[in-house]
Amino acid sequence: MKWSELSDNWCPVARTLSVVGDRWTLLILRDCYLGKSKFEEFAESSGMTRHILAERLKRLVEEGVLERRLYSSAPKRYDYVLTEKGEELRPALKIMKDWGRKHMPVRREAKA
Amino acid sequence: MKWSELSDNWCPVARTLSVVGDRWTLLILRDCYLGKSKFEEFAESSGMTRHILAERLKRLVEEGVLERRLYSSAPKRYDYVLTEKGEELRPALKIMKDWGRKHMPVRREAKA
DNA sequence: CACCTACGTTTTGTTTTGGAACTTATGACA
DNA sequence: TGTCATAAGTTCCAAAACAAAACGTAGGTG
Repeated sequence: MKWSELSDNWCPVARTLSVVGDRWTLLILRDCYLGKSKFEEFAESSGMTRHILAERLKRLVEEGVLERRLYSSAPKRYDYVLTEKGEELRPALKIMKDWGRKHMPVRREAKA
Repeated sequence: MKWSELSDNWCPVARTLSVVGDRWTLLILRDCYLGKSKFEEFAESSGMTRHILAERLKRLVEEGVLERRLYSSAPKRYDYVLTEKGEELRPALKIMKDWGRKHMPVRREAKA
């Protein structure tokens, strides 16, 4: 089964995962909850490649989780802000944060 | 950045995602919360390939989220059950379930 | 003019995944 | 005894996704 087919699965968890079910997408959401909104901020913070970041942002906008917003008209610059739909996933990330703190101690030197 | 490097990230969300941050892993957990425990059950329910399933189960056991349990000694058969650590992610899946129900309606014909 | 900022896109090579067949060990049936 | 069924994996190869780094674009700055 392919990722794209998950969006019509009978299971609501699977359908959710068809949008946010990969590590990079969830890291973008984490950054949003931390107040970040710009392409360069996401790129630097998460360590993902610009290629993947652009694709994930596009997908999140298509799915209505983020909104692409013009924040400067000359030069034209866009950033990404959470929609209400996107906000409603915040509690899931909160649980992952608490779980990580409790169960996933840092083993080696932390980087960025 | 690679997936493996995520396990030592400063951010607890990232560390959590280094274990459960892909769609198949989370679908395995979903199945566990639904009471499934056997390889064939996971394979059929989630639609993932046996190849990927085997790898993800191994990883979840290594990380202490699942426990590999001998449930038949002749022939030797193993299944997978949630540890307390694994149980503690259940609320995150619950949120994803509710989110999927609310925001991700089934568009085409559902398949198994 | 030359350089900087910021949001991407393109390119190239490596890694991961998907799909299907195969393996191993045992029990059940005839 | 031989053949089939069961269940948990493993192996193989082609296709898709990914990482890394350079390039593009449009306008601001010195």
